[in-house]
Amino acid sequence: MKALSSPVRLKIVDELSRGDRCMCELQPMFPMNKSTLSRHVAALKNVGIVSERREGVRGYLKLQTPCILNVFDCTMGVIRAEAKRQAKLARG
Amino acid sequence: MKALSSPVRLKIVDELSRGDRCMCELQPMFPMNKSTLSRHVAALKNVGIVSERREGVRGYLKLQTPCILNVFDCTMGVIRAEAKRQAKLARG
DNA sequence: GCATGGTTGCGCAACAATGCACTATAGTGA
DNA sequence: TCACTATAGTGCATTGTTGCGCAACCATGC
Repeated sequence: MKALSSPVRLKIVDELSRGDRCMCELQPMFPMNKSTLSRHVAALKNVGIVSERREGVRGYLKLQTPCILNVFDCTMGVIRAEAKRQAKLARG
Repeated sequence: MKALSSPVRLKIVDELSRGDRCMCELQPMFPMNKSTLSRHVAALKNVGIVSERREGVRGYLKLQTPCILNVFDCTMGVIRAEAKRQAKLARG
């Protein structure tokens, strides 16, 4: 769960849910040093959420756990419910 | 997700999945200062994962999002897969 | 050797967790 | 009404953890 607790890593997972990517493809999408991005990816690899397959000089990342996407659904549900609750509170 | 990134909060959610609890019931289960526990619970309330219903002097906590339990299932799957992978690595 | 793709060591700043002391509120009973 | 207790939340200081960039490094292929 800790590995999914950062917006950056969530965005990486989201991106990988649309297909495999190499670091070099991810780098333009993230406005940060490549070392930082590398560490975020490493965090996801460490816990087994993504895997890597080398193709020559590049390493392609693959989302290893499709059920993560259900987690996103649940999260969105929580966010929507909370937004509704806040709106109700604001109305009084 | 951040709210679920702490072992303590995961344990709280797990406990609430078995029924509503008040802080005073949770306190004996957690070897920490009550203020710390209170803050963990507050974090879960803030994001709408748990709700509170007051009964006199006590506040009963309720798990607001059953889909969180699916998240646990997914997580366990990842953990099992990772354990298997590690075992395979160890065998060589 | 050299370019490309990716990782690691290090130090700093920001953030999160914790315990202690204190406060706030609801209920209880003289 | 006024203490008194039980339950829960806050302010603050300390400590531990995380995210980050920089620079150096490792690995692959030409």
